[in-house]
Amino acid sequence: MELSKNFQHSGSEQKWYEHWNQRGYFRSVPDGRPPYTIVMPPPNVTGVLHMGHALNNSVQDILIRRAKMQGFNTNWVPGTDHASIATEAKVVQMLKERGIDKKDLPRDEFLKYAWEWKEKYGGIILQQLRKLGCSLDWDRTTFTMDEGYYASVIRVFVELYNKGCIYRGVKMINWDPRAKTALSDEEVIFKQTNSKLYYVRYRLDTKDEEYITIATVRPETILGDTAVCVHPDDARYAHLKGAFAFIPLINRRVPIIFDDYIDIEFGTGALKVTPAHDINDYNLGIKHNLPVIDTLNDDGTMSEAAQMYLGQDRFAVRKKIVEDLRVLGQLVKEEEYTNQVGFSERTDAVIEPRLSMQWWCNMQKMAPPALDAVLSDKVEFHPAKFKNLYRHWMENIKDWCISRQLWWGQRIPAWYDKEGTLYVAETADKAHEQYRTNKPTLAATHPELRQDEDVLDTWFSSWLWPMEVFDWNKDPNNKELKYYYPTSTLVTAPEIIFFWVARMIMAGYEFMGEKPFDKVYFTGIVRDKQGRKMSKSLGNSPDLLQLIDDFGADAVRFSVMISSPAGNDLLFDESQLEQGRNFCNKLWNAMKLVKGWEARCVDSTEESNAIFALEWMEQRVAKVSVELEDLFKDFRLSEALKTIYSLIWDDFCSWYLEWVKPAQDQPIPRLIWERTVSIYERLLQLLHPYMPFVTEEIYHILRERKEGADLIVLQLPIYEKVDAAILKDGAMLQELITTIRDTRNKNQLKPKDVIKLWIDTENRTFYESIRDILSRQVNAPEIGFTKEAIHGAMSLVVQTDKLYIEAEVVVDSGLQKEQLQKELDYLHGFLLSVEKKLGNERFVQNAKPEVIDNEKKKHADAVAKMKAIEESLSLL
RNA sequence: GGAAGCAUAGCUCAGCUGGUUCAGAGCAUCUGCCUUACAAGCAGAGGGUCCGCGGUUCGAACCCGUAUGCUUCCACCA
Repeated sequence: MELSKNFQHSGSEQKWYEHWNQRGYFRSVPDGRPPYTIVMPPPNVTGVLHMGHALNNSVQDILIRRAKMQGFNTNWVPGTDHASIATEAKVVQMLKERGIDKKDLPRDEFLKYAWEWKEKYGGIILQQLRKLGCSLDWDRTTFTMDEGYYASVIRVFVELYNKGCIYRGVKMINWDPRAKTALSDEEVIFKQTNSKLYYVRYRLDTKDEEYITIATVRPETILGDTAVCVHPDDARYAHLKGAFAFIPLINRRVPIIFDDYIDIEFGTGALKVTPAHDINDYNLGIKHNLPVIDTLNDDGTMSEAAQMYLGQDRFAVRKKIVEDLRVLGQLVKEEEYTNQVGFSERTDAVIEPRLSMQWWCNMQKMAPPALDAVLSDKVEFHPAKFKNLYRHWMENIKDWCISRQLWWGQRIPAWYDKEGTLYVAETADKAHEQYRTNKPTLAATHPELRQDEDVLDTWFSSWLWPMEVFDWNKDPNNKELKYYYPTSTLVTAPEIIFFWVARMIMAGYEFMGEKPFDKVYFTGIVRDKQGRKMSKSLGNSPDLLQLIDDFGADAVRFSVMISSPAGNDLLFDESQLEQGRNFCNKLWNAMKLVKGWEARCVDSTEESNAIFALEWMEQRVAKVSVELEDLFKDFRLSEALKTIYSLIWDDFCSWYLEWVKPAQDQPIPRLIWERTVSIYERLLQLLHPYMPFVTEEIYHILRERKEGADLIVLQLPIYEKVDAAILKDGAMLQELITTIRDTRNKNQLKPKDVIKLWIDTENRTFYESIRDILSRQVNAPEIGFTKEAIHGAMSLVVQTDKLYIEAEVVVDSGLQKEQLQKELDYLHGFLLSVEKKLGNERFVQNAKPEVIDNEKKKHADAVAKMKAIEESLSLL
């Protein structure tokens, strides 16, 4: 078989993905094995794959693939979220491009278009996840508006309503004038904004012409003012008790009220009160019994109640009103001012606080068990620092505004009769039934009920995700739900800890009586090289599919994983992609080397140093395998990858393969070859969760495999003990090689220049076991043992052994001397510090015995080594 | 305004229970190599006041306090 120069990812990826899928490795059905379950955070149905998804899903795939190798029945459930606002916005946009205005469409027709849109574009992101190699159980793909899912959301609504948690009420809400809907507090993003603070004087209703000046950043709301408020202790305004002021332009007469809510220091100490458009003003309004004048339409233009600027946008009006006030001489001044302004998370429109009738969900009863679960680690948070955040939110939980003035979503199952009486039921029929029982006479003459127009917040469906993907609604005791729930690990971004994570935990306890997952792993935020968050508007988010094409999915996965320490942000840099691609090539070339030896295998029982190399490498694998256990337990996936990377590149390729490599055209004992391949398979297995394609490809080239013998399902062995002695010997060998090579370099010996090596050691057996390796690695065909110093040779000391290098070059004894002296000086200082420590009575009394033993050993080692160096030095 | 986190090599970061297995990795830099798997590579090397100050301790990158700088979350005084 002709093997290409480098690993070719493009053909390999599709081939293996299809193979795995066809073999059913992604499919899970309950059986006798323990389950390992992850429900994928469903991306928006409008979404396309970006770096955040790549990180998030790589992590999940790694956990799933590793669990599969550990004997778990793994189940990773894919799906998409209907994303009510985002999707509706896209559909509205699409209709607009076709010349259709949503206003002109009846609801059902709009929904027809929306479903069309969903069918056409909704699966894109799931297709893209296949390219990344995600081992998802596609048969389980769920959409939050699937029929069954829809029904479960409705059922939950009705249940909570009947428990008294859900109610309808008029409150101040966050209004998105672009999407024309209410939003929950979580959907509002406050950004620091450069605004202007306008000082406007209002004429007082007094005999003499007197004014009171207020300060505002939203002068357009003046038209909705129903009072001016000052602090009761403010001497400047004490004389205004019982006074009135006139709203500029419209001359509405409003009272001056007094309340200690006012900050005397701010502005002029006088506040205009607009109960319809500010939460604090609203509260003042309630306290002081002020009228509420809503001056805005739902699209952010001025309403009739404003009396002026009808139908004009609030920001246009802001400019105009400032001009008009200036003309009237009522604008005192304006100054630059930075404040926090709320924006809609989805549409980026500036939010208007607005008084509105909405549906609310009271969370008071659901919060305590969910809070306790996290604080007591029944649900583990990784990293744990997010527990604080969660706790703070849970302890101050507010009622959740769950209604949205949209069409795309689960429609609120509430019906009204002619008199406005409310019937909440899972179906229209059931609502009618209630109606007829409740009001038989009215029902006889006016049988129709009108359904509430609103739909539910998207998150009111997502919070059921871990239960409903296993058909909770159909049968809460079904086999699948019992087997897979609670799920094992949730992998998600900290940004949605409140939106989603907290609510899933609450829903889990409320409806299942059980947590939805054992562990939550929060990934970091993906940033660019400059540390900026990746975003569409900045255009700094690379095209992931292009990257996969260019570098390969394995390289992309490598690059996002190598730089994302647990819970920290990920700085994405193209150089990491190159590193990942190079790693694939390294693996590929190592395979070519090993594969090339196959034809040179001979059955030989001859003992060689290769045995040492083998045993050392096998123990390195064992040691790292044990380390990986701990790293995975703590979700230190980045560190685990680095560990595997180094095991393969450094230990296996740079050391081991060079140690066992047969001389040119020489045979290799079959035993060595077989065990080398086995080691390589083990390495591929450790790496496979991170880089599934290249590892599976190489696994199949290394050896002929039986049907179904695929790396993806190869079970990990359990290593119980590690032979520390051979690891120590291996490290010694490495140190010998490096030190000798360094000496060669410093003495301008070319790689081809042959040396003769003399060794003065107490441990000759060790050297016998590595002699051939050492000989080849430092190009010393002759190695001899000595108890005498070799004159005219380069002299060096490794551990406590003295080495002499004879070569055909003029030895620079000055350099030798200098180097040995430097080492001696260092050891001298070191020895002093150790002696000082050991001579310190309090140290000897307080330190742990093993620490003291260690110090004593260091002392002895240093003394021995110094002796060796001094001897060598004395010869120069 | 409240809270949390971070500060270690030129860059990005590891460093778990305080103890020369503690000052490390990758990238970048320098030197030498077209060595028969790999120049997308190999063999070496240099590089740090562990942010400043104080404290605890026999001993501090690590624990405590404090100053500075940065980041994030929550709140929203117009």
